[in-house]
Amino acid sequence: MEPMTTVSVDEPAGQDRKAPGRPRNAQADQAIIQAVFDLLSSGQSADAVSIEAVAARAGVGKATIYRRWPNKEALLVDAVATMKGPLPEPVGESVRDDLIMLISAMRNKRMEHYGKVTMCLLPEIAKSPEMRRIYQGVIEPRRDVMRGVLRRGITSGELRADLDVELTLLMLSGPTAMQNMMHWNPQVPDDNFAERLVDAILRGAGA
Amino acid sequence: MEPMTTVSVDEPAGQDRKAPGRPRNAQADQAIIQAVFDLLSSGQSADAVSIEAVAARAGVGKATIYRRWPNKEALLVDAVATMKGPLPEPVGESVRDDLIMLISAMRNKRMEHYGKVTMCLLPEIAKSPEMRRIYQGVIEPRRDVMRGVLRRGITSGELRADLDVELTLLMLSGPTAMQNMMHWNPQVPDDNFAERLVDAILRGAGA
DNA sequence: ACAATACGATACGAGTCTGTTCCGTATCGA
DNA sequence: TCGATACGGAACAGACTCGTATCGTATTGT
Repeated sequence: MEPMTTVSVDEPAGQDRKAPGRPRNAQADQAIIQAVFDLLSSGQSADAVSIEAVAARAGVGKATIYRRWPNKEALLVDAVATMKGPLPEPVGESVRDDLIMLISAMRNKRMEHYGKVTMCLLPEIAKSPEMRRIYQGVIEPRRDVMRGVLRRGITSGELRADLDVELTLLMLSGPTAMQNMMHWNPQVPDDNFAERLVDAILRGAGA
Repeated sequence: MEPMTTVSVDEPAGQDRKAPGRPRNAQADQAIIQAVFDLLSSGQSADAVSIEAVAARAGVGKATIYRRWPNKEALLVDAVATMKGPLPEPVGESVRDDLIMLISAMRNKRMEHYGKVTMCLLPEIAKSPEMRRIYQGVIEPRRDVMRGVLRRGITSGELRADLDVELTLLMLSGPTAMQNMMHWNPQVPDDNFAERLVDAILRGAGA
């Protein structure tokens, strides 16, 4: 907030910071974040994930965590932010293939793990505006990619001209998210899920 | 762990139980359950809902709660069980109308309140098998009703003969649940949601 | 009147969690 | 070698929660 009156040692672009003393163990950062994911995906609610448990799971001391994050919320926020992987890029040949690829990208091994994590984080997301902002930052770019595919399909004539793009986005991501997070309908098999969902949406249920 | 000498909660057919002493305040039971819902829907995770907070919110003493439920989990289980309202019954004239009615039934004022509650309960449902069993008991009968409507539509010819019923159930309830719980896609308006979703599924997105 | 029970309020013990502080040790630059 | 910092481990105070117990009071049947 207020500027430092003492000699501020704001790090310049140069990475070769003075850094006297022992440098931090970069491995510890990864281990701590990974421990958060492990605990969350093993059925603990976000509230139930204690710093002590994270430290024990990561094999570090509590002080090592508090040296990096000021409190538990900051740690959780950072963990959510790292869920953001590389953006998938549609090929652009066929709308059907692009949609199948995008849905599949939500269901690879990494995301399968994140599904349970996300479910346990939902109360946090509902409660903390900061957390909601971070989470939106993960979701919205991906939704934008899919939105572009649908718009392109409309102009190319592959999709109905009067298609409701936003509703279709919901029809694609909603069932996918519910299955990822909680196997909402256990009767729907995982095999070829993306292909079957996209085809069902494209063709419709009417006779 | 002495046996309860007091009146068991579920009264047998004979209502005029002996009941010496002051009778229980039936209003308190409702107030306690309602307090649980209020706290859950105001962004508290299930773990964060403390008995003391429930007592304060309901305007009762802690002892009044522990006189009715043995522990916190039993209270939450009972709260989830009371989310089960009357089963909606399809009219049976048109599949489209029945589906719209069923989706709308998930989105009335009571369910809108329950959406946030359910989201905050998801970690509990994921963790506790008992809670999951109760929750399934609420969901499954409703899914069965919708399943019946779809099957009838196939035999009547209103729906494609090769329709994947389970996938279609997921396509109906998945987007609805995501919108109810967290307004997953804020761009999709609430007005006529059920009608627009059902029509989109029936007609399909293809040109 | 009297026993029996429920009520709201409060206090309590046992346990857990957060966030801080110290320890002895390990690892860096100078 | 020396100062500075990080490390894992442990202890700690303060706060919170659960579940029980105990107040004084209110409300019932007998």
